[in-house]
Amino acid sequence: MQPLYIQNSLTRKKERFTPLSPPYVGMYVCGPTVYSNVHLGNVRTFLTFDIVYRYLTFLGYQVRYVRNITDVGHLTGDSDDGEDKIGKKARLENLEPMEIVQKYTNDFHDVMRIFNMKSPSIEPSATGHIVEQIQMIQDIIERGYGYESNGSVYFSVRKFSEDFPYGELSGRRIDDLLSNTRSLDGQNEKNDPLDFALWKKADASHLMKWPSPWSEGFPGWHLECSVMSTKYLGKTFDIHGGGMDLKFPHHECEIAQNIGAHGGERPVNYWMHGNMLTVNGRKMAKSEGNGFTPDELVTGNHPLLERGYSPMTVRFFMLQGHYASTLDFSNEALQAAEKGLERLMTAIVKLSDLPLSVEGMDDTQIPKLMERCAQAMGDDFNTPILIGVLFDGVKLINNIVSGKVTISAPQRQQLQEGLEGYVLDVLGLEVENKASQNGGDEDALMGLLVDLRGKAKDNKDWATADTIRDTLGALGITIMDGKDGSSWKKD
RNA sequence: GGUCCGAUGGCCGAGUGGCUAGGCUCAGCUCUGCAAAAGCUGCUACAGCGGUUCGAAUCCGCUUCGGACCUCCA
Repeated sequence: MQPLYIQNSLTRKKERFTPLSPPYVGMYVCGPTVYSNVHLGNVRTFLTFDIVYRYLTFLGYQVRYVRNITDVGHLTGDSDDGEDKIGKKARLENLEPMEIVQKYTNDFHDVMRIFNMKSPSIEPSATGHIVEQIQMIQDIIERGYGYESNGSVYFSVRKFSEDFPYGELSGRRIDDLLSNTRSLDGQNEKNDPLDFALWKKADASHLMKWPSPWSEGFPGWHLECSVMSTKYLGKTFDIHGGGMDLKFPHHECEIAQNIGAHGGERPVNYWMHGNMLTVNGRKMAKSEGNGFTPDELVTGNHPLLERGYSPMTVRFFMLQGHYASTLDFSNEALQAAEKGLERLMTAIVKLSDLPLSVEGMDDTQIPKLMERCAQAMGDDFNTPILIGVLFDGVKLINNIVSGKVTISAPQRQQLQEGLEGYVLDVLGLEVENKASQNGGDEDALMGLLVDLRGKAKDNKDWATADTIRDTLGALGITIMDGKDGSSWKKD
């Protein structure tokens, strides 16, 4: 199997990927909190792990991909005395919390679909795992790392850090955290400012609450991921992904909870973090007010957008940057990506009817190209490099079309399977608006027009030929004249 | 204030101690009835200052600017 190297956030090193029990791979990715529409920044993170999932599958691994839906427990302001985001939204919109959850879950799925993201193997929700969460809290308490306080349960970071390292993932040292925290006396139920909630007692106005041994309440935000990853992937699994902004405190707390409940085993072998999408150099975030939804993106209906862009353009744009780097959004960059994608996909479409010759090219050429593709992806999913190599493939295809290079039948099959594998399967790019929706009729009509224009051209009747071309152009159909007649495409 | 990361040509964005990234843009050329497409060629790079080295955009230090997370304040 192709070697794969992954930049591990935990060790801060690029490591050879070795699954716990090949060919199976377990991967957990933190999903959305469904209290509002996802924005483009969220899409980037899910795209990153869509690529990871696709490539692992491409390599032949059998991947169980778990991506949760957070439908309770994520508090506003991320502080422990905040309000539940979904409960708050439900009150504002005068809906049942579960209506909110359903509405934005549907929206999320729609978005994933238009961006051609693969569905996860399991998509569990936090509210579907309340029983397991209560159980895990009990395990943590039994091991001495959790305590009850006024109906709520907290995780004792200080106690935990006496037995296990805390802060490894985020590079935070507990002494620094402590010395930087001014202790607030009284007020707080927590023994220590660093402690985080495992279970919160709900007050009377709280909409989402469940019975528990401690109080009627709801689970803390960090708990669900620990519980669901353990349930579906085991106490130790291969890959855990999420956005960079979840590294601390969310993922750090997750590790502590897992170890706190199950003992000293590290729960995750490879941690991966996707970087942020920025706008004018700043993180795209709801709180910044600089986010826009995929719908606004497609329609262009947003102050930041000069016009609309197709989902595949955006997908390609994002893949031209490495997932671990910040990526800056701009109209210019989107427009450049649009053209680049067009050139790439046009070449891919041409693959199946490349003119063959007996001779063909040097037999090592195509395998070399494919090898470079594999190298790129094997090096921490380097999609920008892969795309660079794919454009060499585009050049090759165009050279074959123009007759500068020849290709034999077996070579064509090799090239087609290879390139389509990377473009369609690994990168998940699909041809947009290409296939005529009304099938044969349109092809036949266009064939007629192209023929008529060809006749006019033969007669040097340029006026007629140009009228046909210009009229079709106005309808969004481009006529392209080649050496052996004309072809057409829809914009 | 703490921790960490980044600064690449008109735009976006890779990358390695010495060997073309790539896409888009722009200019010229080839092809073409013209155009488009395609091909070829060219174009302004590695924030600044030091240091290590035969050689650094790539390693080290400092400076400036920017970002993320946390904290604090409000």
